[in-house]
Formats: sequence, structure tokens, C-alpha cells
Amino acid sequence: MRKVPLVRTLPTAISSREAVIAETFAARGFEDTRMEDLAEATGVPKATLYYHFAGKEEILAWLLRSTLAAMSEAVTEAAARPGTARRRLEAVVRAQLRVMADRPAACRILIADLGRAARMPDLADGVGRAFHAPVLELLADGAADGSWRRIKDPTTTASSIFGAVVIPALERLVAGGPLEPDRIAQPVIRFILTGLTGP
Amino acid sequence: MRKVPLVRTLPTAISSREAVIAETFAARGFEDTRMEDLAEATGVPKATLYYHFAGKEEILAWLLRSTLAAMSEAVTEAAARPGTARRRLEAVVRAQLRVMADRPAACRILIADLGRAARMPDLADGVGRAFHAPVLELLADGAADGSWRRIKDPTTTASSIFGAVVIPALERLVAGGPLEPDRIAQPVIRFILTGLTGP
Amino acid sequence: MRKVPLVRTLPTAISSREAVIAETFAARGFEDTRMEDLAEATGVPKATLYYHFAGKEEILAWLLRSTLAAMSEAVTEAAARPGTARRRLEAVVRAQLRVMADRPAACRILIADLGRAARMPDLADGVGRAFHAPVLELLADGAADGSWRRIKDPTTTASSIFGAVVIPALERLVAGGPLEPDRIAQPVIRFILTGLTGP
Amino acid sequence: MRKVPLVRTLPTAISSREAVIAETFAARGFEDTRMEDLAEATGVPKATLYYHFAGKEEILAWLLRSTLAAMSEAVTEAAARPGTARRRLEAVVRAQLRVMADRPAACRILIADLGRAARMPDLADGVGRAFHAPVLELLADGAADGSWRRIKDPTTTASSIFGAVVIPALERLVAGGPLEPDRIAQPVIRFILTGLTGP
DNA sequence: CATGAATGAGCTTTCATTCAT
DNA sequence: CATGAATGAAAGCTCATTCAT
Repeated sequence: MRKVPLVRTLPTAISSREAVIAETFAARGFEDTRMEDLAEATGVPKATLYYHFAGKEEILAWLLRSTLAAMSEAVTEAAARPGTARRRLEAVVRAQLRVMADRPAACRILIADLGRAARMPDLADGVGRAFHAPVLELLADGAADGSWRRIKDPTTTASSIFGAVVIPALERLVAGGPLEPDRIAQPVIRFILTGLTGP
Repeated sequence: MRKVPLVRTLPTAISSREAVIAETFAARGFEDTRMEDLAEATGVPKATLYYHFAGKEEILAWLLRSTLAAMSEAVTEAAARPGTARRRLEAVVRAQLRVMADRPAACRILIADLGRAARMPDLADGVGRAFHAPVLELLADGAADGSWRRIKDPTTTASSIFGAVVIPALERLVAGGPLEPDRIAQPVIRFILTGLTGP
Repeated sequence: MRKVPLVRTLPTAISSREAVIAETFAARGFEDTRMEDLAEATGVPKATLYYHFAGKEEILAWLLRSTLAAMSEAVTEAAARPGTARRRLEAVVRAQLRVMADRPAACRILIADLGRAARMPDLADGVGRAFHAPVLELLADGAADGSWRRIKDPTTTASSIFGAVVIPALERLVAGGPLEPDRIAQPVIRFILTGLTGP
Repeated sequence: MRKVPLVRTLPTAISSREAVIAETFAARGFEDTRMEDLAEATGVPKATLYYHFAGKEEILAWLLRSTLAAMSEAVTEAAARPGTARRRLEAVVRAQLRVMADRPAACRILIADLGRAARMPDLADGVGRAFHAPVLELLADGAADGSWRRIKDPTTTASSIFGAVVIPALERLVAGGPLEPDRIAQPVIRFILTGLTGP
């Protein structure tokens, strides 16, 4: 049983089909998606997929890894901008929502099936690194620059922030509607910054 | 494939094994859990499971329905208590966390695989009814009784609240650690009520 | 990968088809025999074969084990008869040939593919136990009772005897002709007892 | 599937790897040896093997043909020496054993899988021509020159001689031990000439 | 000439599910 | 009612083989 990911460089015939693959997985769920479905959806023969990936799970892993990388990049970039922690957090939230809007299928898989991601060793803490880490830093920065109070339990709070952003977005995605990041961003950011009771 | 759920009354031999079934599903994921695994885990022969359930999916549905019912009951009860909306929302959060702590495996499946639940017709809006509906009411009540400002986009906000509660809890569950509802409740409630900037 | 042989008792629907299975394997060779071929030949559905055997290889193993057992029994019985070692050795040769004539396909597989048998752990020394052991004893007995000279290298000699019996028989089987044990027995026995130079 | 053997002259890069190829086949059996395995073992890329051979089976055929040729040559040469039939037969036995010792893997394949060789059209009677034919002549010569009695059933007897030589040798090879042709030759020759009862 | 990349064609195996007892 | 035995229906994966360079 070969579990080591193959190291061939992906031909564009495949890598350019990332979205189609994500949509295929999203439509039927991982297990109900047959290799054959992916072959049909991409136009790449089954055996060729096996030539480039060690198995169906590797394809999903590649997809999620790529998605996570995009998320990580967008979030990290937003967090690194100049400005107050508050502005930067707002940018992070918008960045996260934008990535989800750009790759609805892949993000839907990733977030609506966190359980599976958790079961995939090399992805397990991908979410953590992509979102939590930058946010944790921001939480500290914000306390320092007066953006907000000192956060007592930053880990839990970072998770709460993640949930507060991602769950409303997920519900849109799952409902099938388009995700309008700018529409959601506002109430979400307000909720994150001031909670229910704020001004 | 018979899709109509059977209506026999479950023998306790099975219903008492709910937790084991949930753990089995949680450990390997739905599709990687074979009927045989459930049979072994519960001690109930495969064919007997088929005598009581229309199929594997029905077992999961029964499990999730039961979990959702518990969640719904706990949340609804908390929301119905006397007191300010604020107190009642706090109670709701604690209730939600307590259910998750009581049924870690089942809740983990439910929340870490929202995608599947969404794909299961009769469960699709279960989460909505279990959590969102009572919270939506609370949001209105709270604006009325002065617990908080008037919430502009209550649907999105209810989702954010759900995410803010459930994602930190899920991360604990997935990490394998025990969920201490009371430890998490405090920072989460504070976050929900006052956000990052509040007092 | 389950390598442990299953322990269900074989239904006669299968065990009674032993010969057909052997013929199927013999006709096309092990690897060119698909499970489907065995299913068709026996009338037992593929999945049912898998219910009773852990895999194709297990079916072959069962077949060879059974053949070896028959060989062992026949040879041992012949070797155990009363009489001089010489008479008993003659009986052993005839017994061996008779088994081969009775189960031509299975014996052809077994002997024409000793290499595979050697690669199958639990069969590796089956041939040794079935033929060599009794013959080794006979060689000693014969030296004691004056049937023949003292044999210096009994292991090699036992192998030579085995080869001298089995190879002519195999050539008949492979040629497709029927094996007439009594026709072959005579020249073979004479060769074994007196070699080329004897009276 | 092209069945005509290609006639390109083999580059030494391949022909010099004959032993490695034989060992690879011997270790796993023909069908469990993948083209890839041969490529790895020889260092010659898969596609290059296909450039020189019409297919996997052709590689085995080439190997066995080569082995058979060596056997045939050695045996024929030994049988053609001057001297009594008896001396020449002894030489034949030693020659046969020497070839087996020199090419243990290839001979193991050839003899431990006589069934397959029999199924390969152009090899079918290779063994016959390589060993049986010279021996048949010797049997007649020996009767003429007084080396031994007149052999009644020379075909069967030639087979018995072949078996008496080759099976003990095969058992050594399969056991993994080295084949010491001179150690085996003596008891085998004695057995062939005088059987069990001779002086 | 030689070969990395690609793929057609199957085959083994697995499992959810059924059914006779 | 309960269940051991049996099976239909896939699906993942492998590999021999081809071909463009």
C-alpha cells in the first residue's frame, strides 16, 4: 500500500481542473465520488489520475492542501498589513471570506468536513496554521496597541472568531447560494469586535 | 434500497449502545465504518441491525436525530427560562456545550460533518431548528429588554454565535481531549456578549 | 489484508467441486485463472467464494493441501502395510501414481509448479512430509530387512525416487494423456530397484 | 499483443543482466514480477525493455531459451564424448547438475514451473530436446555396448532419470542452499545405475 | 535508439443488503 | 424475532503496454 505522495509535477491538464475536482467532491461527498466521476469531470483518464496521485484520498489531500495554502496566504497577508490590529483583523476576516467566495466548493469541503481533515495526518493542523496562528498574534497586538482589551484565553477566542466567520459563510455555501463576502463581512466583523452588547 | 425508516421500537440492546455507535462512526468516519464494525462494537449481529434499521444511513440518521433532539431540548429549555435575554443566552451557550460534553462522539460527527447532515433530507434543517430558532428569538427579546442593541442581521449573527460556541468545542473534541464545558463557557460567553473590544 | 485462513466449514456446494477447481487452475495456470472463472466453473458466485476463502490464493492452498493430504494418506498407508520394505516401496510408488491418476489436475498443478508451493509457507514442506518422510523410513527398513543395500545419502535418494516416479507421470499429465498408473508403475519400479544395470 | 519475438541484438546492458532477471523471476514467480521490478533490478527502464522484447513473456522465454540452450549444449557435449555409454551417462548427469549450479535461478524457474514452460509453445519440447533426446540415444548405446540391460520403456526411463537428477537438485535450490553438483552427483549416479538393490 | 509519460483494460476485493431458517 | 449464510453490485487500483519526443 503506497501511502507516500507521488512527487511527479502535476501537468496543467490536472492542476487547472482543481475547481472541477472540488465541485465534484462537494456535490456528492468524498466517498460517493468515484474515481470515475473525477475522470469524467476533468477529462483525465482514471489511470492517469493514479499515475499522479497515490489514490483518491491523495487527490482530496492535494485539494485541501492547496485550499489551505490559499487561505493561509490571504490571511497572513492581511494580518501583515500596516495599521492597527483592529484594521488588520477586519482585513483578515474579509480575506478569509474572500477565499471562501473564490473557492466555494473546496472551502465547503474543508469546513463542512473538518472531521475528515482532522483524520488526515498532514492536514490536521493546517487550519490551525492558516487562520489561528495569525489571529493569535493579532489578538496580542491588539491588546498592545489599544485595539481591544487583553484577551484572557486567546486560543479559545481565536477559535470563536474562526467559527463566527466561517459558519455563517458555510451555511450560505451549503444552502447553494453564492457567498457575497462583503455582505457578510459587516455583521460578522461587528459581532467579533463588539459582540451583542456593543454600541 | 428502502428509504422509509422502520418504525419498530428499538430494543434496549441497541438503544443503550448509542454512544458506542457514535464512537465507532467518529473514529473512522461514516463511510469507513462498515456495518460489521457496528455489529462488533455493539455486539448486535449485522443482520439484526438490519432488522431494526433500513440501512447504515438510517443508523446515522437515528443517531444524529437523537443528538439533535437532545440539543434542541436543552437549548430550548434554556431559552425558555425566566430572566433577561442575556441570562437566557448564557444558559443557551452552557446548555449547548453541556450537550456536546455529554455526547462528544455524536456531536463531533454532527458538527464536524455538517456537510453530510446537510445532504440528509430529514436532518437538513435540524441544526437550524435546534439552535438557530431559539437564538433568533432571543436576539429579538434581548433587543426588546435592553440586553443588547438591535441586531441588524439576526440570521448571520445567530450563525456567528453558533460558530463561536461550537468551533472551539469541536476543536477540543477533535483533539481528543475532554470537553470541559464550564471552562470554555466563560470566554465564549464573554466573546459573544462583548466581542473583543468590550469591557 | 487478511491472510489468516477463514475457518468457516466449507459447504459441499464448494467442496464437492474440488476437481472442477483443479481443472480450471490447471487449464490456464494460477494467475490466468480469474475468480470469475472459478465462479463460473463451480456455479458458486464470486462473492460466495470470498465468503469462504480469504482470496484466490487461499483457494489454491486449500486445493493443494487437500491433494497433499490425499497423497500423504495413500503413501503412508502403503508404507505401513506388512511385508518387506521392497514390497512396501512398490506399494508406495503405485499409491503415489494412483493418487496422481485420480486427481490429475490437482497433482499437475502441485508438481508442475513446485516453485509456487515452495513459496506458500504452510505448504512448503508438505511434499516432504507426504512422500519423503515415509520413504526415508522405508529406506532404513529395507537396509535392515535385506531388501537393499544400506543407503548412504537417504535424503538425496528419497528425492531421486520421488523424481523418478513423479516426473514421468507429470509428463503424461502435461501431455494431456490419461495417466495409466499400472503401465508406468512397472518400468519405474524396476528402475528404482535395480537402476539401469540391474538384472 | 505482438507475439513475434523481436530480433534486435540485445545490448549487453540487458544480456549481461540475465542472472538478475532470473533471480527476480525466481523470487516472486512470473506473474508477481512486474515489468517495473525487472526495470529496477536491471537498471534498464521499462520502456527500454519493451524496445527490446515484445513483452514480459518474451523476457521469460528468452531466459528459458537461453537456459535450455546451455543445458542442451552441456548435455549433448557430455553425451558425445568418447567412452562407454555408462561413462557418458555419468558425464551427462554431472553436466546437467553443473548447469543447474551455474544458473540456479533460471533452472529453478524452468524446473519448478514445468507447467508454464509446457504452456509456452516454442519451449514446450525444449526440455525434451535438451535432455531426453541425448539420454534416449545413450540408453540404446548402453544396451549395445553392454553398459546395461536392454531398456524396455526408454521414454519412461529417460523421464525417471531426468527426475532422479533434477528433483534432488531442485529441492536444494528451492531450499535456498547452494547446489554442490559434485556432492549430489555421486548418490544420484549410483541410484541411476544400480537402483536401491545394486552393489 | 532510448525513454518518461500516459492509459486501456481488467481483476481482486469489499460491503451493504437480503433471505431462509 | 433474530440471525448465519449468501450474494449482487460496484470501485479502487494495478500493470502491461504504447507513443511522442
